[in-house]
Amino acid sequence: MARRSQYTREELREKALDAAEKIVAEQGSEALSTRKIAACIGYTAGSLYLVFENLDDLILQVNARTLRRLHQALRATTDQVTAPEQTIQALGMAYYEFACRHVNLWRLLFEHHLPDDQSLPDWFRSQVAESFGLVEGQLKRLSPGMESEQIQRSARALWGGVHGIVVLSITGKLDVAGADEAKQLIHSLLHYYLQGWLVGIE
Amino acid sequence: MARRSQYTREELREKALDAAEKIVAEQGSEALSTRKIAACIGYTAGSLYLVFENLDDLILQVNARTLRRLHQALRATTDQVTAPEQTIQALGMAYYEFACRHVNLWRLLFEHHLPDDQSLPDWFRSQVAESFGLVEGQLKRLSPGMESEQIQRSARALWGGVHGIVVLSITGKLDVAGADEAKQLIHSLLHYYLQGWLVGIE
DNA sequence: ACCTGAACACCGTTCAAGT
DNA sequence: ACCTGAACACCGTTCAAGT
Repeated sequence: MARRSQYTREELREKALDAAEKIVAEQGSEALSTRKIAACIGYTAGSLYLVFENLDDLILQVNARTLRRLHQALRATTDQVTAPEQTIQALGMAYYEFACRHVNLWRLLFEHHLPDDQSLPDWFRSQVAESFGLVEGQLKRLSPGMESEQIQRSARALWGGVHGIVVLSITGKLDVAGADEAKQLIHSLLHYYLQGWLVGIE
Repeated sequence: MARRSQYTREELREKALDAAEKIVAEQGSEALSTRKIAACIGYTAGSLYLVFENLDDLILQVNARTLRRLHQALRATTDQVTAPEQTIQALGMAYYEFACRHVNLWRLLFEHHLPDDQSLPDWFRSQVAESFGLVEGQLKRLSPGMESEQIQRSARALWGGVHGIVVLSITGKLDVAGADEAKQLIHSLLHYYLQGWLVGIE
Protein backbone atom coordinates (compact mmCIF):
# COMPACT_ATOMS: atom_id res chain seq x y z
CA MET A 1 0.00 0.00 0.00
CA ALA A 2 1.65 3.16 1.29
CA ARG A 3 -0.44 5.50 -0.78
CA ARG A 4 1.22 8.60 -2.16
CA SER A 5 0.32 11.65 -0.13
CA GLN A 6 -3.10 12.87 -1.11
CA TYR A 7 -3.04 15.50 1.56
CA THR A 8 -0.38 17.79 2.87
CA ARG A 9 0.56 17.53 6.52
CA GLU A 10 -1.63 20.49 7.31
CA GLU A 11 -4.61 19.06 5.46
CA LEU A 12 -4.21 15.76 7.23
CA ARG A 13 -4.07 17.56 10.55
CA GLU A 14 -7.27 19.46 9.85
CA LYS A 15 -9.09 16.39 8.59
CA ALA A 16 -8.09 14.49 11.69
CA LEU A 17 -9.25 17.29 13.99
CA ASP A 18 -12.54 17.56 12.09
CA ALA A 19 -13.11 13.84 12.49
CA ALA A 20 -12.21 13.92 16.18
CA GLU A 21 -14.65 16.76 16.77
CA LYS A 22 -17.38 14.92 14.96
CA ILE A 23 -16.86 11.76 17.01
CA VAL A 24 -16.81 13.63 20.30
CA ALA A 25 -19.79 15.78 19.42
CA GLU A 26 -21.88 12.83 18.32
CA GLN A 27 -20.77 10.06 20.64
CA GLY A 28 -19.03 11.73 23.58
CA SER A 29 -15.39 11.93 24.53
CA GLU A 30 -15.38 8.36 25.80
CA ALA A 31 -15.88 7.15 22.24
CA LEU A 32 -12.86 8.96 20.84
CA SER A 33 -9.98 6.76 19.68
CA THR A 34 -7.08 7.05 17.29
CA ARG A 35 -8.38 4.08 15.36
CA LYS A 36 -11.79 5.67 14.86
CA ILE A 37 -10.33 9.00 13.81
CA ALA A 38 -8.07 7.25 11.31
CA ALA A 39 -10.91 5.19 9.91
CA CYS A 40 -13.00 8.34 9.43
CA ILE A 41 -10.37 9.94 7.23
CA GLY A 42 -9.30 6.81 5.39
CA TYR A 43 -5.96 6.34 7.12
CA THR A 44 -4.39 3.97 9.62
CA ALA A 45 -3.97 4.88 13.26
CA GLY A 46 -0.20 4.97 12.88
CA SER A 47 -0.39 7.87 10.43
CA LEU A 48 -1.73 10.17 13.10
CA TYR A 49 1.64 9.95 14.79
CA LEU A 50 3.19 11.72 11.84
CA VAL A 51 1.11 14.76 12.64
CA PHE A 52 0.43 14.56 16.38
CA GLU A 53 2.66 13.58 19.25
CA ASN A 54 -0.01 11.30 20.64
CA LEU A 55 -3.72 11.27 21.45
CA ASP A 56 -3.30 13.79 24.27
CA ASP A 57 -1.70 16.22 21.86
CA LEU A 58 -4.53 15.73 19.38
CA ILE A 59 -7.13 16.34 22.08
CA LEU A 60 -5.30 19.48 23.17
CA GLN A 61 -5.64 20.79 19.64
CA VAL A 62 -9.33 19.92 19.51
CA ASN A 63 -9.64 21.84 22.77
CA ALA A 64 -7.79 24.78 21.28
CA ARG A 65 -10.42 24.97 18.56
CA THR A 66 -13.26 24.81 21.06
CA LEU A 67 -11.61 27.54 23.10
CA ARG A 68 -11.30 29.72 20.02
CA ARG A 69 -14.96 29.26 19.17
CA LEU A 70 -15.94 30.01 22.74
CA HIS A 71 -13.93 33.18 22.62
CA GLN A 72 -15.63 34.21 19.39
CA ALA A 73 -19.06 33.61 20.89
CA LEU A 74 -18.13 35.78 23.87
CA ARG A 75 -16.62 38.47 21.67
CA ALA A 76 -19.81 38.63 19.64
CA THR A 77 -21.60 39.37 22.91
CA THR A 78 -19.36 42.20 24.05
CA ASP A 79 -19.50 43.78 20.63
CA GLN A 80 -23.15 44.58 21.10
CA VAL A 81 -22.17 47.25 23.54
CA THR A 82 -24.55 48.16 26.33
CA ALA A 83 -24.09 48.97 29.98
CA PRO A 84 -21.25 47.02 31.61
CA GLU A 85 -23.39 45.08 34.06
CA GLN A 86 -25.74 44.02 31.26
CA THR A 87 -22.76 43.00 29.16
CA ILE A 88 -21.37 40.86 31.97
CA GLN A 89 -24.76 39.22 32.37
CA ALA A 90 -24.92 38.62 28.64
CA LEU A 91 -21.45 37.07 28.76
CA GLY A 92 -22.62 34.68 31.46
CA MET A 93 -25.60 33.62 29.39
CA ALA A 94 -23.46 33.25 26.27
CA TYR A 95 -21.08 31.06 28.24
CA TYR A 96 -23.89 28.82 29.40
CA GLU A 97 -25.45 28.62 25.96
CA PHE A 98 -22.16 27.74 24.35
CA ALA A 99 -21.66 24.93 26.85
CA CYS A 100 -25.16 23.60 26.15
CA ARG A 101 -24.79 23.76 22.41
CA HIS A 102 -21.45 21.94 22.45
CA VAL A 103 -21.75 19.82 25.59
CA ASN A 104 -19.38 17.08 24.61
CA LEU A 105 -16.68 19.32 23.21
CA TRP A 106 -17.06 21.61 26.18
CA ARG A 107 -16.70 18.73 28.62
CA LEU A 108 -13.62 17.50 26.78
CA LEU A 109 -12.12 20.96 27.10
CA PHE A 110 -12.49 21.01 30.86
CA GLU A 111 -12.23 17.37 31.80
CA HIS A 112 -9.29 16.20 29.77
CA HIS A 113 -6.29 15.19 31.90
CA LEU A 114 -2.74 15.61 30.86
CA PRO A 115 -0.27 13.17 32.42
CA ASP A 116 0.81 14.33 35.88
CA ASP A 117 4.20 15.60 34.80
CA GLN A 118 2.90 17.79 31.97
CA SER A 119 1.24 21.12 32.55
CA LEU A 120 -0.91 22.99 30.06
CA PRO A 121 1.10 24.67 27.29
CA ASP A 122 1.45 28.44 27.48
CA TRP A 123 -0.54 29.14 24.33
CA PHE A 124 -3.45 27.30 25.94
CA ARG A 125 -3.31 29.33 29.12
CA SER A 126 -3.03 32.57 27.23
CA GLN A 127 -6.10 31.66 25.19
CA VAL A 128 -8.00 31.17 28.44
CA ALA A 129 -6.64 34.48 29.72
CA GLU A 130 -7.96 36.22 26.61
CA SER A 131 -11.52 35.24 27.46
CA PHE A 132 -11.06 36.43 31.00
CA GLY A 133 -9.89 39.67 29.47
CA LEU A 134 -13.38 40.31 28.15
CA VAL A 135 -14.77 40.27 31.66
CA GLU A 136 -11.92 42.43 32.90
CA GLY A 137 -12.76 44.99 30.23
CA GLN A 138 -16.33 45.29 31.48
CA LEU A 139 -15.25 45.53 35.10
CA LYS A 140 -12.91 48.35 34.17
CA ARG A 141 -15.77 50.21 32.54
CA LEU A 142 -17.76 49.65 35.69
CA SER A 143 -15.06 51.01 37.95
CA PRO A 144 -12.47 52.92 35.95
CA GLY A 145 -10.37 53.90 38.93
CA MET A 146 -9.75 50.45 40.30
CA GLU A 147 -6.29 48.88 40.35
CA SER A 148 -5.81 46.35 37.62
CA GLU A 149 -4.79 43.69 40.13
CA GLN A 150 -8.18 44.00 41.80
CA ILE A 151 -9.93 43.97 38.44
CA GLN A 152 -8.12 40.80 37.52
CA ARG A 153 -9.02 39.13 40.77
CA SER A 154 -12.68 39.99 40.42
CA ALA A 155 -12.81 38.85 36.81
CA ARG A 156 -11.37 35.48 37.79
CA ALA A 157 -13.58 35.08 40.80
CA LEU A 158 -16.66 35.92 38.79
CA TRP A 159 -15.75 33.84 35.81
CA GLY A 160 -14.65 30.90 37.86
CA GLY A 161 -18.00 31.23 39.57
CA VAL A 162 -20.02 31.22 36.37
CA HIS A 163 -17.98 28.28 35.15
CA GLY A 164 -18.83 26.32 38.29
CA ILE A 165 -22.54 26.83 37.91
CA VAL A 166 -22.33 25.82 34.26
CA VAL A 167 -20.33 22.66 34.99
CA LEU A 168 -22.54 21.52 37.81
CA SER A 169 -25.77 22.12 35.95
CA ILE A 170 -24.56 20.53 32.74
CA THR A 171 -23.28 17.44 34.51
CA GLY A 172 -26.55 17.16 36.41
CA LYS A 173 -24.98 17.66 39.82
CA LEU A 174 -26.83 20.82 40.78
CA ASP A 175 -30.24 19.26 40.42
CA VAL A 176 -31.38 22.21 38.36
CA ALA A 177 -34.67 21.80 36.61
CA GLY A 178 -33.65 23.28 33.27
CA ALA A 179 -31.90 26.01 31.37
CA ASP A 180 -34.03 28.70 32.98
CA GLU A 181 -32.99 27.73 36.46
CA ALA A 182 -29.30 27.55 35.54
CA LYS A 183 -29.54 31.02 34.04
CA GLN A 184 -31.22 32.31 37.17
CA LEU A 185 -28.31 31.03 39.23
CA ILE A 186 -25.80 32.74 36.97
CA HIS A 187 -27.82 35.90 37.11
CA SER A 188 -27.96 35.77 40.89
CA LEU A 189 -24.22 35.21 41.20
CA LEU A 190 -23.31 38.05 38.91
CA HIS A 191 -25.92 40.46 40.14
CA TYR A 192 -25.21 40.24 43.85
CA TYR A 193 -21.47 40.07 43.40
CA LEU A 194 -21.44 43.22 41.32
CA GLN A 195 -23.80 44.93 43.71
CA GLY A 196 -21.51 44.14 46.64
CA TRP A 197 -18.48 45.08 44.64
CA LEU A 198 -19.85 48.51 43.74
CA VAL A 199 -20.89 49.15 47.34
CA GLY A 200 -17.33 48.35 48.35
CA ILE A 201 -16.03 50.93 45.93
CA GLU A 202 -17.96 53.95 47.03
CA MET B 1 -8.82 -22.89 41.27
CA ALA B 2 -12.15 -21.36 42.24
CA ARG B 3 -11.09 -20.66 45.79
CA ARG B 4 -13.71 -20.98 48.51
CA SER B 5 -14.96 -17.61 49.61
CA GLN B 6 -12.48 -15.99 51.94
CA TYR B 7 -14.49 -12.84 52.07
CA THR B 8 -18.19 -12.14 52.22
CA ARG B 9 -19.71 -10.13 49.43
CA GLU B 10 -19.59 -7.03 51.56
CA GLU B 11 -15.94 -7.54 52.47
CA LEU B 12 -15.03 -8.06 48.85
CA ARG B 13 -16.87 -4.89 47.93
CA GLU B 14 -15.02 -2.85 50.53
CA LYS B 15 -11.65 -4.32 49.60
CA ALA B 16 -12.28 -3.51 45.95
CA LEU B 17 -13.30 0.07 46.75
CA ASP B 18 -10.24 0.50 48.99
CA ALA B 19 -7.99 -0.73 46.20
CA ALA B 20 -9.67 1.50 43.64
CA GLU B 21 -9.24 4.54 45.88
CA LYS B 22 -5.60 3.72 46.41
CA ILE B 23 -4.93 3.40 42.68
CA VAL B 24 -6.73 6.64 41.84
CA ALA B 25 -5.12 8.56 44.71
CA GLU B 26 -1.64 7.39 43.82
CA GLN B 27 -1.73 7.16 40.03
CA GLY B 28 -4.72 9.20 38.91
CA SER B 29 -8.07 8.14 37.53
CA GLU B 30 -6.59 7.31 34.14
CA ALA B 31 -4.69 4.43 35.72
CA LEU B 32 -7.78 2.78 37.18
CA SER B 33 -8.77 -0.56 35.67
CA THR B 34 -10.74 -3.60 36.73
CA ARG B 35 -7.70 -5.75 36.18
CA LYS B 36 -5.55 -3.64 38.49
CA ILE B 37 -8.17 -3.52 41.20
CA ALA B 38 -8.59 -7.27 41.02
CA ALA B 39 -4.83 -7.86 41.14
CA CYS B 40 -4.58 -5.62 44.23
CA ILE B 41 -7.02 -7.75 46.17
CA GLY B 42 -5.88 -11.12 44.85
CA TYR B 43 -8.82 -11.79 42.60
CA THR B 44 -9.55 -11.93 38.89
CA ALA B 45 -11.25 -9.09 37.04
CA GLY B 46 -14.32 -11.24 36.43
CA SER B 47 -15.01 -11.49 40.17
CA LEU B 48 -15.72 -7.80 40.40
CA TYR B 49 -18.82 -8.38 38.30
CA LEU B 50 -20.27 -10.44 41.12
CA VAL B 51 -20.28 -7.34 43.31
CA PHE B 52 -20.52 -4.43 40.87
CA GLU B 53 -22.57 -3.97 37.75
CA ASN B 54 -19.55 -2.70 35.86
CA LEU B 55 -16.67 -0.29 36.22
CA ASP B 56 -18.96 2.75 36.08
CA ASP B 57 -20.92 1.39 39.00
CA LEU B 58 -17.72 0.80 40.96
CA ILE B 59 -16.53 4.35 40.27
CA LEU B 60 -19.90 5.71 41.35
CA GLN B 61 -19.42 3.98 44.69
CA VAL B 62 -15.90 5.32 45.05
CA ASN B 63 -17.40 8.74 44.37
CA ALA B 64 -20.06 8.16 47.00
CA ARG B 65 -17.31 7.63 49.56
CA THR B 66 -15.50 10.78 48.49
CA LEU B 67 -18.73 12.71 48.72
CA ARG B 68 -19.34 11.40 52.22
CA ARG B 69 -15.86 12.43 53.35
CA LEU B 70 -16.31 15.84 51.78
CA HIS B 71 -19.56 16.26 53.64
CA GLN B 72 -17.87 15.31 56.91
CA ALA B 73 -15.10 17.83 56.32
CA LEU B 74 -17.69 20.53 55.71
CA ARG B 75 -19.77 19.48 58.72
CA ALA B 76 -16.72 19.73 60.93
CA THR B 77 -16.41 23.32 59.77
CA THR B 78 -19.98 24.37 60.49
CA ASP B 79 -19.81 22.75 63.90
CA GLN B 80 -17.29 25.32 65.03
CA VAL B 81 -20.07 27.83 65.11
CA THR B 82 -19.26 31.47 64.52
CA ALA B 83 -20.95 34.26 62.62
CA PRO B 84 -22.72 33.05 59.46
CA GLU B 85 -20.56 34.95 57.01
CA GLN B 86 -17.40 33.63 58.63
CA THR B 87 -18.82 30.14 58.56
CA ILE B 88 -19.57 30.41 54.86
CA GLN B 89 -16.04 31.64 54.25
CA ALA B 90 -14.69 28.75 56.30
CA LEU B 91 -16.81 26.34 54.25
CA GLY B 92 -15.29 27.71 51.07
CA MET B 93 -11.78 27.23 52.38
CA ALA B 94 -12.59 23.74 53.64
CA TYR B 95 -13.94 22.88 50.20
CA TYR B 96 -10.77 24.07 48.54
CA GLU B 97 -8.53 22.29 51.01
CA PHE B 98 -10.42 19.06 50.63
CA ALA B 99 -10.01 19.24 46.86
CA CYS B 100 -6.28 19.88 47.22
CA ARG B 101 -5.76 17.07 49.70
CA HIS B 102 -7.60 14.55 47.55
CA VAL B 103 -7.04 15.92 44.04
CA ASN B 104 -7.38 12.70 42.14
CA LEU B 105 -10.41 11.41 43.99
CA TRP B 106 -11.97 14.83 43.80
CA ARG B 107 -11.42 15.01 40.05
CA LEU B 108 -12.89 11.55 39.63
CA LEU B 109 -15.95 12.68 41.53
CA PHE B 110 -16.61 15.59 39.20
CA GLU B 111 -15.20 14.37 35.91
CA HIS B 112 -16.57 10.87 35.67
CA HIS B 113 -19.05 10.42 32.82
CA LEU B 114 -21.94 8.06 32.92
CA PRO B 115 -23.12 6.76 29.54
CA ASP B 116 -25.43 9.26 27.85
CA ASP B 117 -28.62 7.38 28.63
CA GLN B 118 -27.96 7.06 32.37
CA SER B 119 -28.40 9.91 34.79
CA LEU B 120 -26.99 10.10 38.29
CA PRO B 121 -28.82 7.92 40.80
CA ASP B 122 -31.07 9.67 43.29
CA TRP B 123 -28.99 8.76 46.33
CA PHE B 124 -26.07 10.50 44.69
CA ARG B 125 -27.97 13.67 44.03
CA SER B 126 -29.39 13.75 47.52
CA GLN B 127 -25.88 13.41 48.95
CA VAL B 128 -24.86 16.45 46.93
CA ALA B 129 -27.96 18.26 48.14
CA GLU B 130 -27.00 17.55 51.75
CA SER B 131 -23.77 19.49 51.35
CA PHE B 132 -25.62 22.37 49.77
CA GLY B 133 -27.85 22.21 52.81
CA LEU B 134 -24.96 23.36 54.99
CA VAL B 135 -24.67 26.56 53.00
CA GLU B 136 -28.42 27.05 53.06
CA GLY B 137 -28.34 26.77 56.82
CA GLN B 138 -25.87 29.62 57.11
CA LEU B 139 -27.77 31.79 54.65
CA LYS B 140 -30.91 31.29 56.71
CA ARG B 141 -29.07 32.48 59.81
CA LEU B 142 -27.93 35.47 57.83
CA SER B 143 -31.40 36.37 56.66
CA PRO B 144 -34.04 34.52 58.68
CA GLY B 145 -36.98 36.07 56.92
CA MET B 146 -36.08 35.07 53.41
CA GLU B 147 -38.15 32.62 51.41
CA SER B 148 -36.59 29.18 51.27
CA GLU B 149 -36.71 29.20 47.49
CA GLN B 150 -34.49 32.27 47.43
CA ILE B 151 -32.19 30.73 50.03
CA GLN B 152 -31.85 27.63 47.92
CA ARG B 153 -31.07 29.62 44.83
CA SER B 154 -28.39 31.63 46.56
CA ALA B 155 -26.82 28.56 48.13
CA ARG B 156 -26.55 26.91 44.73
CA ALA B 157 -25.25 30.00 43.01
CA LEU B 158 -22.63 30.52 45.70
CA TRP B 159 -21.59 26.91 45.93
CA GLY B 160 -21.52 26.43 42.21
CA GLY B 161 -19.35 29.51 42.15
CA VAL B 162 -16.90 28.25 44.73
CA HIS B 163 -16.79 24.93 42.93
CA GLY B 164 -15.87 26.65 39.68
CA ILE B 165 -12.96 28.51 41.21
CA VAL B 166 -11.73 25.31 42.82
CA VAL B 167 -11.97 23.30 39.58
CA LEU B 168 -10.24 25.89 37.47
CA SER B 169 -7.42 26.49 39.90
CA ILE B 170 -6.83 22.80 40.58
CA THR B 171 -6.77 21.94 36.90
CA GLY B 172 -4.39 24.82 36.25
CA LYS B 173 -6.77 26.71 34.00
CA LEU B 174 -7.09 29.85 36.07
CA ASP B 175 -3.39 30.56 36.03
CA VAL B 176 -3.45 31.09 39.77
CA ALA B 177 -0.07 31.31 41.43
CA GLY B 178 -0.85 29.12 44.41
CA ALA B 179 -3.20 28.19 47.20
CA ASP B 180 -3.20 31.72 48.57
CA GLU B 181 -4.43 33.21 45.35
CA ALA B 182 -7.15 30.60 44.94
CA LYS B 183 -8.33 31.31 48.45
CA GLN B 184 -8.39 35.03 47.74
CA LEU B 185 -10.66 34.40 44.77
CA ILE B 186 -13.03 32.33 46.85
CA HIS B 187 -13.01 34.99 49.52
CA SER B 188 -13.74 37.69 46.98
CA LEU B 189 -16.62 35.76 45.46
CA LEU B 190 -18.26 35.00 48.78
CA HIS B 191 -17.63 38.37 50.32
CA TYR B 192 -19.00 40.56 47.57
CA TYR B 193 -21.91 38.26 46.83
CA LEU B 194 -23.01 38.27 50.44
CA GLN B 195 -22.51 42.00 50.68
CA GLY B 196 -24.71 42.56 47.64
CA TRP B 197 -27.21 40.04 48.90
CA LEU B 198 -27.59 41.75 52.24
CA VAL B 199 -27.94 45.14 50.60
CA GLY B 200 -30.72 43.68 48.49
CA ILE B 201 -32.53 42.55 51.60
CA GLU B 202 -32.74 45.77 53.52
C1' DA C 1 8.91 10.19 1.81
C1' DC C 2 4.62 8.44 3.12
C1' DC C 3 1.86 5.09 5.01
C1' DT C 4 0.69 0.41 6.27
C1' DG C 5 -0.04 -3.60 8.95
C1' DA C 6 1.52 -6.40 12.26
C1' DA C 7 2.96 -6.55 16.89
C1' DC C 8 2.99 -5.34 21.85
C1' DA C 9 0.99 -4.42 26.02
C1' DC C 10 -2.85 -3.11 27.56
C1' DC C 11 -8.32 -2.43 28.17
C1' DG C 12 -13.90 -3.96 29.91
C1' DT C 13 -16.93 -7.63 29.89
C1' DT C 14 -18.88 -12.37 29.47
C1' DC C 15 -19.34 -16.99 30.53
C1' DA C 16 -18.38 -22.07 30.25
C1' DA C 17 -15.90 -24.82 33.12
C1' DG C 18 -13.65 -26.22 37.30
C1' DT C 19 -13.70 -26.96 42.49
C1' DA D 1 -21.82 -21.22 45.22
C1' DC D 2 -17.71 -19.00 44.14
C1' DC D 3 -14.17 -17.87 41.17
C1' DT D 4 -11.18 -18.63 37.26
C1' DG D 5 -9.21 -18.27 32.81
C1' DA D 6 -9.91 -18.03 28.25
C1' DA D 7 -12.17 -15.50 24.76
C1' DC D 8 -14.02 -11.36 22.40
C1' DA D 9 -13.83 -6.92 20.84
C1' DC D 10 -11.67 -3.25 21.71
C1' DC D 11 -7.61 0.28 23.11
C1' DG D 12 -2.63 3.58 22.24
C1' DT D 13 1.73 3.32 20.37
C1' DT D 14 5.81 1.71 17.70
C1' DC D 15 8.27 0.47 13.81
C1' DA D 16 10.07 -2.68 10.14
C1' DA D 17 8.70 -3.17 5.68
C1' DG D 18 6.54 -1.98 1.40
C1' DT D 19 5.69 1.45 -2.48
